[in-house]
Amino acid sequence: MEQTKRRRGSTLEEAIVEAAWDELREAGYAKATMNSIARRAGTSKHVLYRRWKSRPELFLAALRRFAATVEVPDTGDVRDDLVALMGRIRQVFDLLPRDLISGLITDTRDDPALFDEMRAYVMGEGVHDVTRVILRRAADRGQVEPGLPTARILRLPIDLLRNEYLTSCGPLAAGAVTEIIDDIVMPLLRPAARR
Amino acid sequence: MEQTKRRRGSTLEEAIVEAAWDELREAGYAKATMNSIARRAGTSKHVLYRRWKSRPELFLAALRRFAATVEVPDTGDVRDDLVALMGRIRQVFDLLPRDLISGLITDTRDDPALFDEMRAYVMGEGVHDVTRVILRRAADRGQVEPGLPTARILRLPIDLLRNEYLTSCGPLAAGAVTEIIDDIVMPLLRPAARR
DNA sequence: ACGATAAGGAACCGCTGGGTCCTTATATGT
DNA sequence: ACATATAAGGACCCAGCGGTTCCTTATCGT
Repeated sequence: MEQTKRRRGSTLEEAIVEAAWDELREAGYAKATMNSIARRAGTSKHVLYRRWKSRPELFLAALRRFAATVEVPDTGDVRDDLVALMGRIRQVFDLLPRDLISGLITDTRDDPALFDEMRAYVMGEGVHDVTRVILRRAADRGQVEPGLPTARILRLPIDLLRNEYLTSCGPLAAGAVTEIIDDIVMPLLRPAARR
Repeated sequence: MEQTKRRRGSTLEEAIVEAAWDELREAGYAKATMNSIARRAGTSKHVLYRRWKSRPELFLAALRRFAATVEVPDTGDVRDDLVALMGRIRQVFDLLPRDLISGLITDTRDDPALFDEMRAYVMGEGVHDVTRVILRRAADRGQVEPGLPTARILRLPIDLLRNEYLTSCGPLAAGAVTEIIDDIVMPLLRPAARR
């Protein structure tokens, strides 16, 4: 009854973002509503809309908060580095509700600024940097040709993995990561390799 | 006033599907509502729901009706065949509202049967057959190694093009198709080509 | 000519994202 | 210590959504 404790500011904000994330994980993107999030956070929609302009904006905040910081693998071999990186991203994707990515794409389409923000988290812009480091190291080792490959090839691993999540229904096939790396990415990294 | 003409059966059904398609093109996936489609078709939601269980189901019917039949290009060269095929698919994609694909993915997720049907149209299952013919011909010509590449490589062109539509905002970059073919697909088709 | 079928149309349901308004608890400046 | 600005809580409202129900009436097969 006497709920005399009233949270404010960043304390409240963090509680809301956490509630949004939990609701997202438990109910999925489609069913995580502003009402359900407010209820879970023990507050009201009013407070939510004071901080975020719209539903997808709140979800982006929740996603940003839990976006994994991917460290750079360093096994000594390009292929193994890439497999490790992709395996890590796979873990992150496995924590996301299956309709999160497509839902965010749909709901941020009409706001270019929001769409860009979405891309930064969902399209793995941070991951590109990691990939670059891996490839530079490989070039230093002489495993691949010196110089970075095209932007498209850099994006390729994560693009293909995300594609897998968007277009498949159940959990990811076991060999998906190694298939993508071994059958597609690796052959492109040694364009006319002498061996 | 005297709307004494009352359509029935397939006549009405085709009118509805066409209205759904028009509404989809003009308003986009998110804003094409059952109400607006019924209104445009000059009928009521009642009639829509008698034929299709849900909104995405109606959209799939509309998409099926207008799914382009892709003929097999035959230029005499693998690369040109693939560029022609992809260019054609690009044209089809350009006719679709930008949020159609992601919207359908989101809304069919919880019904595996529907999700599969969606994949057949959206993921270009018919296109895989065309790609297979192109590659078989190329093998016969000796342009690529005999035998079909892995399923993943077969899917690769259309997967990458669709990915482009899902993850970009404005119209597609001019060189997207040729980049995908020349930088990624083609190098994979001549695994250790003797030249 | 008639009876089954189904179209038209309206009302209804629970819910959504989004917004308003008022009361009351809290943090802060003095 | 107290006054005041700020913002949380919460109730309520809104138009519109997907989906459903019900009733009237036009059409088709026989």
